[in-house]
Parts: sequence; C-alpha cells; structure tokens
Amino acid sequence: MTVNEQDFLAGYDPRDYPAVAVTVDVVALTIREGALHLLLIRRGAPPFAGHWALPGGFVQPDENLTAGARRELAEETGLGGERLRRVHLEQLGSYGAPDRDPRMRVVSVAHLAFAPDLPDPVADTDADEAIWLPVTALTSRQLAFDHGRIIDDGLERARSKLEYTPLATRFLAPEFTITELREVYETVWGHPLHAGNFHRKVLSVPGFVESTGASTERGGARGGPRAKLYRAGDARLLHPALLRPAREETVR
Amino acid sequence: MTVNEQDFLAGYDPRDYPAVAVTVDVVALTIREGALHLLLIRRGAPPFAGHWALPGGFVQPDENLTAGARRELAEETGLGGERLRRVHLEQLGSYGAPDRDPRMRVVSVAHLAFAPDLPDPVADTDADEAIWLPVTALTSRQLAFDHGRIIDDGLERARSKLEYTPLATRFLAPEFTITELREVYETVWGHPLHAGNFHRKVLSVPGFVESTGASTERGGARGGPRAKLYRAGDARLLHPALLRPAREETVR
DNA sequence: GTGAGTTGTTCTCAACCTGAGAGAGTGAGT
DNA sequence: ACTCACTCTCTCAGGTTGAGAACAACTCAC
Repeated sequence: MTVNEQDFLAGYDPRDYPAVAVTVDVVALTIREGALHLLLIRRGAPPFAGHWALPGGFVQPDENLTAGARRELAEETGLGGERLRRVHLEQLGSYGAPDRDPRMRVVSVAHLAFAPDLPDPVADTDADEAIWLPVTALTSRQLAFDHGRIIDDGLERARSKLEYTPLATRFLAPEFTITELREVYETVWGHPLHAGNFHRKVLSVPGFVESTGASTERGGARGGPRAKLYRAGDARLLHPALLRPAREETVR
Repeated sequence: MTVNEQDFLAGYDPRDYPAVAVTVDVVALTIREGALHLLLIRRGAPPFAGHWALPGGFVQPDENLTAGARRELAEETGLGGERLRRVHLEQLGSYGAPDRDPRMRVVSVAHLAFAPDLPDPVADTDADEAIWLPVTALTSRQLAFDHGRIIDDGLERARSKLEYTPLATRFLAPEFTITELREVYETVWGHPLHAGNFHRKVLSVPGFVESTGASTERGGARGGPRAKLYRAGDARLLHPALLRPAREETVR
C-alpha cells in the first residue's frame, strides 16, 4: 500500500493535494447525407481559441459519469426526452496526461455516442458555434488539447463495436431497411460491402433485426422494388459477429 | 456550451468546486497452479475495514494514468525492471458514481493487468496484507466499494481480449508450449478446449506465436513427448480471432 | 404509356474454417 | 518391458464466407 493510499484511507482531504479537475467529453457520431459526422464546438477563448473541441464540461457533484456525458450531449444538441433516450452512450476511456491542458491537471472521461441524424445544434446563448462536421474534414492540427487522439480512439471503437454488437441500428430511425443498415456499416467502415451477402448475414444472426411486416412506401430514388422494413432485435451481441474484411489495424 | 464549460474555458480554479479525487486502481490477474488469481489488499481502516480492495491510490501530479497504475502495481508486488515491463497493462474504465466512496467524491480510473506467475507480494511497512486470491474464492460482499463490479468488468474484458489479441502469452514466461498457452485460455474462459483444434488454430494465425526451434527438457509430468517451445509473435491482433464457444453474455 | 436502368432479395458454388474424433509416435513412471 | 499420458497431425462433416448471377419490382425519362 502506498503512502497516498494510507492518506486516502485516513479520509484525506484532497483540497490539500494538487488540484485535479474531472470533465466528461463526448465523441458524438451521426450519419448525415451518407457521411460520418462528429459534433464539435469551436472554441472562443484561449487556449486553442478558434480550434475545434469535443463537447464536454465538469462532472457535477450529484451525477455519475455517463449521466454527465448525456447532459452535455443534451445541452449541445438541444435534444431531450425520447430522442435523447434513443442515443447510445458508452464510456470510451479516460485521458489524463499531466500536460494535456496547459492550465491545470484535467482528467477527462471521454464517452462515445451514436445518434440518428439529428437537427443542427441550436444556437446557444454562447458565442461559440457547435456543428456536425464530417470526420473526413478533420486534421488533428485544428483540434484542441488531445481531442484528435480521443476522436481517433472513438472512431476505432465505433468501427469495432459494429462488428459484434447491433449498435449500427442506433444510427437509424426505429424502422429501417437492410440497405440503410448496410449503408451505416459502409459509412463507418469506409468501404463497400456485398449487398447480397450482407442481407443474408443480417437475417441469419439471431436477434439482430426483426421484421415489422411493412415495406417502404416507395422504391429507391432511381427505381427498384419497395424494401421490407425491420426494427432492432433484442440481441445485445451479434453471434456470430459481422467481421470487417481483414486489414492491419491497431488494438482497441 | 454549458455554464460549467464556460468557467472551464475561462481558466476556472477547481478548488472552488466540490472536491473530486482521482485514483488509479488495478485489476491484476495471474495464473497460479492452474487457477486465475487476483491481487487484493485487505483493508485495515474504515470504511470497509477487513474487506478486500483493489490495489490503488491517488494519481500523482506528474504521472499519467497508466504510469500511476504501473507504479501502484510495482509497489504492491515488489516488482521492477524487466519483470515489471513484461506485465501487460491497459485502461479498463472509470468508475465515478457519486456515492461510491462514502467519504467524498472519488473517480477511480481502473486498469487491467496480465502478469506471469509472480512471487507473493512482499511484506510492506504496512500492516495491511496484499495477496493473490483465486477469483473463484470471491463474493462481492467481501469486497470494498464498487470493486466487485470493477473486477467483474475486468474479468469479462480479459476473457474478451483473449479472443482477438495475443495477450494470453502475457500470462506465460517468454518461452512456452502450445499446451501451456491452451491452459491459459482454459483457465480464463473456464472450460476445456479441444487440444488438437487449438494447436491447429494457434499455428495458423499469422504472428500469434513463432517457433524457437527448441523443445522442453522433459516430457509431461506423466509422460509424453517433449513439447516444442514458442515465443510471442509480433501480431497485435489475431486474424482471424479465436472465438469462445457461443453462449449468452454481457456486452463489454 | 413504354423502355431503360436501378434496386431488393434470393440463389449458387467454391473456398475456407470449425468441431469432433482418431491415430502415430514419444517418453515418464512402475 | 509395459502402460499410459501426452504432443502433434490428419480426416471428415457441417457451417460460414466471398463472389457472382438471376429475377422481379420499381422510378424516371421520354
């Protein structure tokens, strides 16, 4: 046991320790017009004035970490009620390098959110703008703090989660077609999938989707039959998983 | 943007906020005598005096989170140098429910460690004992704080990581046999595997293991040929993965 | 309306992977 | 010398995947 833990066990008062602040940040992803978008805030004040940053803020005394992330997301998107409840939110990881914020020691608990296509963030009392930005339009030089790294980790986690969970449905409306679901995978993974094989696979994984019995009102924009509509099934994990084509990649 | 973030951007002093302490805890796993063991500390002082707790303590001003976890692990195990460097350490997740510590708000950044069979923790200046305990011997009632939950998450993460990373080798000495590797999987997953199929699979996954050319000095304890020795390959991920037999389970 | 082209869905077939079992050969213990 | 446990390889049936094709339903342009 360390000297510090001894202090801790004795009911040590952390105000005498070097100050550490805990914030929650959110990597919020959505799909708009066939491209993966990320919710970002343009900073108005130094440090990193004019740079893009993840939405986030201090965790409140009475809320747990995920609740704080959901609150921050609600505040930035203007979302509430059922729409907010349908957003998938999970913890991504914590970032606490001593020099990640030049002002003081800040440990950020990053979260990852998957949302259906949402309206543009409401204009706030704030001067800083919040917008959905395509992830392809980002270079880490434009990003504040270590948020480029957090976003990279979030994107890799999102790509990975689509493999073995049904969370791709969280990017869609409650009822969707297999083609729309395939387009989520293609957008997040960044390459096209074989439509026939995808269709077979999705329907063969138990609990991934269930039929509504209904079909779309119209065929595709440029023709084709009406597609059957599905909703998310009750599976929490996909067995067997929908694996990405092999390629060299980084560990989670 | 929230009121709190405005404060943050203005260079707010967190000492005026309700105090939050940040600790690092470690779920350290090893395999001893064919059983999965966990490093635990018996608490001497309230709250939870006499209960088992994860090793951990305050994060220091100049260290990042993972370095803090490695330091705590070193302090509890007496490990250093090359032996310490061979331990796999990754972040597991952060736990920050407002009431998880009765004394004050504490956010704990939990880490997960895989270690080869290590000597018993050295007797410290401390009165509290540190010990490797079989995970099967635990009930959450004996555990301090939310450490039962953290341990559950760590065990599930360990089981999952063995599927798609070569980290099982981190439970073993630098040179090992396929049978020893299989026993790691059997111990962590909790059920026997088909020896022949496991052998075929391990050798077919590129970069999982590489041959040393050598063999063990003796056959098995009760006979059999000398086994070939392997060391860990350079793959960071297993393609294709070594999947657990299907069963209902929880999401990561 | 009609024709051209697009799309959703199903099918086929070869290649690959997995689970289960069997067997050859090695070496420790009695 | 014999037995038995053990490593390692092989076989075979069943399932899954990748690639391509077929076909009907549909939209749009004309």
